[in-house]
Amino acid sequence: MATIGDVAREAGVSRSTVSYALSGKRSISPETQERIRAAVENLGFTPNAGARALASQKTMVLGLLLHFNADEFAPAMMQYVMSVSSAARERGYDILMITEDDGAAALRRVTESNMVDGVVLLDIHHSDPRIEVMRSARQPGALIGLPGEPNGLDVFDLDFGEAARVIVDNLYGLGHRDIMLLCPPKHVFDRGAAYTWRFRDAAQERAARYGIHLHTYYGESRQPAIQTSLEAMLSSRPDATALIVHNDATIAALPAFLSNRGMSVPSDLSVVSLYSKEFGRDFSLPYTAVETSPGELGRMAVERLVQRINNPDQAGEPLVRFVAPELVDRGTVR
Amino acid sequence: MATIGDVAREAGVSRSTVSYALSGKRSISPETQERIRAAVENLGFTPNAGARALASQKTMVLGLLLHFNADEFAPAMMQYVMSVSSAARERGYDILMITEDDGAAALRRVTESNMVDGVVLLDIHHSDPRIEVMRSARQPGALIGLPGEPNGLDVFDLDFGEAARVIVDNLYGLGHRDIMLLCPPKHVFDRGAAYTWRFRDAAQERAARYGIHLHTYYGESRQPAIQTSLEAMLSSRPDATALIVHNDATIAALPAFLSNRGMSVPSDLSVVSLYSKEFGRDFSLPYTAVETSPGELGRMAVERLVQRINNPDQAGEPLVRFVAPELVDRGTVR
DNA sequence: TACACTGCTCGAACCGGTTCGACAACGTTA
DNA sequence: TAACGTTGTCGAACCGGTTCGAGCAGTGTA
Repeated sequence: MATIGDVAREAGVSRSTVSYALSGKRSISPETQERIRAAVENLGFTPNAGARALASQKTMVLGLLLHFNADEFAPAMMQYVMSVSSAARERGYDILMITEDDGAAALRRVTESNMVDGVVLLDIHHSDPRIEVMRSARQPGALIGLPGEPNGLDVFDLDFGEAARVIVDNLYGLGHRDIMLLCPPKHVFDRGAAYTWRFRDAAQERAARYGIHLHTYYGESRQPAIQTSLEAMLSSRPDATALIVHNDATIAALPAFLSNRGMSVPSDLSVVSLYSKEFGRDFSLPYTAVETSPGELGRMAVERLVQRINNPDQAGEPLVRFVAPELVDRGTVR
Repeated sequence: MATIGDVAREAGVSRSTVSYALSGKRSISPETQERIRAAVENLGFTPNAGARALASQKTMVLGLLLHFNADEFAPAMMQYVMSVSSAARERGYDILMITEDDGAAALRRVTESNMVDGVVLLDIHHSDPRIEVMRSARQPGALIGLPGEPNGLDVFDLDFGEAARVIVDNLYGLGHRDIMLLCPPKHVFDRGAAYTWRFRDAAQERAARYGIHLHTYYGESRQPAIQTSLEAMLSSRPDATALIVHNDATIAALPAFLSNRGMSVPSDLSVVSLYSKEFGRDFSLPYTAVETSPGELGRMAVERLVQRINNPDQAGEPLVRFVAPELVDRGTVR
């Protein structure tokens, strides 16, 4: 494998000259530049990433931390992975994907060993042990998901409270007064996934203000329990005219379920949910839904991270930025 | 940040002694070991990954190359990502996930810069430009998917030919003589995804041998075209008694489609497909199907890779290993 | 008593880059 | 003509580990 020393010899210059020619950090005469370029080409020189990281303290790698918990719905998670990955590459960064169960320990490992220049954290919990690790790390971190206490980190998330209000307002305006709300499984709440609380609480608060009957249920994350829980819910509320689904695994299974049950949307029941257009496409979902914007969130997080990496000082105050929920009307509410 | 020099000073020994104590490559007295252990703990020492990679020529990182082409069905791809990722971690490796469009260039970049110790390649095409790059790389590579010419690399794949035979045999045995086969989109064939050929050709060959009418169709990868193409197919073959679906996006959409059309499985139509149990769970798929075993394939690829990394010489001949197709009966064929 | 051997430790070299300070050569300006 | 600034290049130090060869002390053997 060719090293920078080989290039230097071939071009008849010193190693530092080669380095400067390649980085452009000092001016090099056109003739020398050309000789170096030729030597690089000749020898097929590619700088050694480890050596470069060691010397420059930059790895050009971003960490991406996520769980594939049994109760995370992997296809939904995937949207974020894809968007973070491509946003990073556009800015010259590679992605180190970390999926260990013990996220805090893994985060400590990759930050302390200097494997990454920054980290994107997915699937944030209310009191997420990874936050404290990230805060005391050398590298900047960006959270996709709002925790209880951001603790100096940049946060990007959908405004779940506003999403709930948009949905409830919409249903109320159309005359619905008896509504079912299907949330994520109870243990996802208990685990501290704060977006679940924010959505539910805002929906309940809004419904209460309007005097709407809002019946809250907690769904499941796996078949066949999904099916069973849907059965139970629908049977218990024959008078409800609308269903709000905030549950990826359930919404994915809903079309087949309703169809088997002989129910039509929206004639028998109005349905509204939250999911990204990519998710909706993969699962052929026809429902009116709030767009969850994983693409935008991933891009924003990476952008901010790169900004902080390049300007550690003047990147400014930590940011909490919400994406405004946009209700995409697909005609399943009336 | 504490370096190995700081630890050495704190423990009153030389840097090399610390290194040997941590690696265990030479014997160190118990007392010294203890002093070093205490110093490491005290200072919170974690070895710098770049420095270690530079000195030891090992990064403890595996590359994972994949596309998120518009016509790849992301949730199916996800199964492989998850299994490779967890298999790697069990063996002490992190995953560098590379999703660039130009896979060959990206592969060259990460191997030549020595960012990884080995690479897993997903979504292999018949003449995949990445193979030549991988073959001439310093690092070992493992393919998940059989190309036209493995060229010295280890290959792991489902035996798609045998899968087709198992399915056709099964249908034939149950008396089916008029069968529809729904393949991936035509452009996936054209692009050179060899597993599509292997499955289709084996099915056709087998059907011909039995004198079965096998009607081959090419599906779509996106809604609403999926729906339209299904309509067209079913209308064109009212006499067919069975449907074989080798198309992730379509099988995901099939339950809702059939249900909307008022068709019951298996009373109106026998349905058999290929997908992993995780995929089936995510999409609530009820169909009898050949298990595609992404978990096993990922684990096998990583295992082999790690073996080659640790024993560059005596790892033996390149391997082509097929997972035997197992038909999981879910009662949708009769 | 001389010798070999074993167990433990050290210093130095090395991995392959980046970066700083110095300096020669040259053209400008006083 | 002396002083000065610019431009292009070099050598050396450094980043933080690993590894090789050598040495020293203590023990066992001839």
